[in-house]
Amino acid sequence: MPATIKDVARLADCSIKTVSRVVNDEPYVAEETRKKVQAAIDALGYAPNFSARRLVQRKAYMICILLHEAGFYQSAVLSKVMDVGYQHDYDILIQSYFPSHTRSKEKLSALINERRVDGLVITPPCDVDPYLSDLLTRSGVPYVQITPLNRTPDIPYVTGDDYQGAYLMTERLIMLGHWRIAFLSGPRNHRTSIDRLYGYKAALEVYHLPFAADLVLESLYNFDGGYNAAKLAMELDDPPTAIFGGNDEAAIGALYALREMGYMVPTEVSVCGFDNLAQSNQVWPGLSTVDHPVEAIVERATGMLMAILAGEIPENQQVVLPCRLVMRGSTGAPPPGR
Amino acid sequence: MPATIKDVARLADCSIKTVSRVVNDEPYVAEETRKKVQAAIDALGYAPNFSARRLVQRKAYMICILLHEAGFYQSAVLSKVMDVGYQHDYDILIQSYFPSHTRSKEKLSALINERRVDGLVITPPCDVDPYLSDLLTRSGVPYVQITPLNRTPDIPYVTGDDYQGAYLMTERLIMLGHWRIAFLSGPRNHRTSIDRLYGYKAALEVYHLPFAADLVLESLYNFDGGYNAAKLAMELDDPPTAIFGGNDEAAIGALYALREMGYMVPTEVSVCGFDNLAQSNQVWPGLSTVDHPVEAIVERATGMLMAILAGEIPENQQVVLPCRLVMRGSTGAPPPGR
DNA sequence: TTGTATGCGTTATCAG
DNA sequence: CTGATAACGCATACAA
Repeated sequence: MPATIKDVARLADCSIKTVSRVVNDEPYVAEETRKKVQAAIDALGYAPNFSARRLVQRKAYMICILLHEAGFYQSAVLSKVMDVGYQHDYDILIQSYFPSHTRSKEKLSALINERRVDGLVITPPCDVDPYLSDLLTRSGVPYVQITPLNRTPDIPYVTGDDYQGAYLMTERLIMLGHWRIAFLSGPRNHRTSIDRLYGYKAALEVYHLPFAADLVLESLYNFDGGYNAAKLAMELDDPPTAIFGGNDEAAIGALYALREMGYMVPTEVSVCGFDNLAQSNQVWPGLSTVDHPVEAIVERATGMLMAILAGEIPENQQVVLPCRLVMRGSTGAPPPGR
Repeated sequence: MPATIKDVARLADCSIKTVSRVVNDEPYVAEETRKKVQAAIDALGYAPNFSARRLVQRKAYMICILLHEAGFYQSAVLSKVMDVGYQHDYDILIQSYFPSHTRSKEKLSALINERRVDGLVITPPCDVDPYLSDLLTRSGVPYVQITPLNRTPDIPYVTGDDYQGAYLMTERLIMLGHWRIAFLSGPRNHRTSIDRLYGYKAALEVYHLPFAADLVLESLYNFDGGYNAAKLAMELDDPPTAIFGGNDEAAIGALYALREMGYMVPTEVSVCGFDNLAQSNQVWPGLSTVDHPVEAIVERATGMLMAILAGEIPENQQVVLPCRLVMRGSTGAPPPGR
C-alpha cells in the first residue's frame, strides 16, 4: 500500500495541508518545515494520488487524440504529440474513432461525458463526421483540429496551405517544361483535396496552359488509388509527361504502376506527391513532394489546446502554415520529343 | 456543471445507492425502480465521474503503452492496442520513453508512482533500458513486453519466432539456387537480432553451404544502414546473389542502393526482408519478406495484460508466435552464370 | 429490495 | 506561516 499524504504529515509532524503546500510548491511555508516535510516524503517514497487530485480539482489532466486508423501520416502526428505532452502536465490518451460505428460513438461520448479528458485533438478524417462534431460542440469540451478535411468557422484548427503547395509544385513542373500534367485527386467533398486541385488549376491558368478534365483522376489518396489512376492516365491517347499525386501515398502507387508498365522516371515521366511522408525519401528515385509541415502543425495545435485549457483565448485560432517544395529524383524535364 | 449521482437520486426520489446499482447493472433492484432511475439519468444526461470512481476503487482503468519513437511499426502496434482497449474498459495512454533522458525518466516514474496506470505494454527498444526495468519491477506494476529485444525470465512477453522466420527465408533462397547470401544484421546485443542471424546460419548449415563472415554486414536495422551495407556487399570480390535484410527497413535501403548502382532486382540480385511492414508491398518490385505477426502479437500481449490485471495468472506468459514467408517480386533465381 | 453511513486521498477555505 | 475541516463524487459494508 503506497503512502498517503496523511502518512507524510504524521511522520513530518505537521498537518496535511502543509504537506500539500510543499508538494505543490506553494509559498508561505518556512524553509525549515519544507525540509522536514521533504525528508518525510523521500523516506516514505510518497507520490500524490492523481485520481484524488483530479476529483477535487475537477480536471482530468489529460487530452485525447482522436485517430481514425493507423497509417503513415498518423504515425508522424503521434511522434510529435508525444513530445508536446511532455512539456505540459497533461497525459495523452489515444482513442480510435470510426464514424458510423456504434460502439465507437458510445465509447467516445462516455469519454467526454465522464470528464475523462479535458480537451481533444482531432485528426483527419474524423472532423468530417457530423455525429462527432455535434457531440463535441454540445458537450462544450475544447478541441482543436489538425489538418481538417473541411474547415468550419469558430472551430480552432491548424493546417497546411494546400492551395499554395499545389500551386508551387505545378509551377515547378511547368518550369521544367511539362504541359501535360495529370493530377491525382482525392475525395471531392474535402476541402483539403479541393484546395490542392485548385492550386494545380491556378498554376495552369497563370501560365496559360489548357486545363484538361481527363487529366484529373480520382485516386482516393491511397496507394491502390494512385496505382490505378496512373495506369489510366498512361493509357490516354495523349498521356501526361508528369503525374502530380495529390498526396504521397497516391504518388507512390503511381510510381509503382509506372515501373510496372516499364516507364522510366523521371526521364519519360515525372512524378511528384504531397505531404513529404518519411517513406517518400525511401522509394526510388526519391519522390519530389510538397512538405506538409506535420510537426509544426501538431506542435501549434496542441499548444493552442493547452492555451485554451489554461483559460486563454488565442487571438488566431485558425492557422494555416505554408508548405514548401522538396525536390528529389522523381522529377525532371519531359522527354525531348514532347 | 454536470449532474452527479445525488442529482439523479433526488430526481428519481431514491437513494444514491440505488442509482449506483442501476448504473453498474447490479442485481436486486425492482424493475420499476430501475426504469424510474433510468429516466432520471436520461433527463439529466448523467454520466458517472470517472475520477471519483477511480479514487474509490483504487484503479486507474488505464494502461500505458510505452514507445521509443513513432514509426510504421509503432503505428501498427497502436492501432491494434486501441482495438483491444475497446473491448475491455481500459483507456490507453501513450507515453514516449527515451533512455538516459532525465525528463523522460521522471515523467514515467511519476506516472507509475502516482498510480495513473494499472499496467504497461512495453515496445522495443524500451525493454533493454535497465533503469526502466528496475523502475518497473520495483514498483510492482504489471507489464507485458512486445517483441522484446532481449528476453528475461519471469517477465511476460509476446514475440515472433525470429529464428524460425530467418531459417525459412534462408532456406527459400537456397531453394531458389542462391549460395552467396548476404545477411544485413542488427545490433549484436539484441536477442531478436541474434536469433535472426542464427536462423540464417542454421539454414546454411543444414544445406551444407559455407558460412562466410564477410557476407554478414551491420545494418543497424534502418534504411541508411541497409543502404550502406548493400553497397559494401556488392563491392566484395565475390558479391552475393541475394541480400537478406534482417528487417524490412534495412532491406528497403538495400533495394534503393542496388537500384542506384544499376543492379536489376531480382534478375541480378534478390532482396528480402523481415517484418512485413505495410510499405514493403509498396516498393518496387514488392519486397519478399517474413511476416512478423504484429497484430496477433499485440492482441495476445494486451489480452495477457488484461488477464493479469483481472487477477488471473496466465499459465503461459512467454509466448512465441510463428512467422511465415511472404514472397513477392524482389526474389528470384540467381543469374545463370552463378 | 432499498437506504445510511463511512471512506478513498486530495485540494480549498478560513480561521488561528 | 500553519492547521482543522469541509468538500469532491462515488462505491461499499452494513443495516433495515
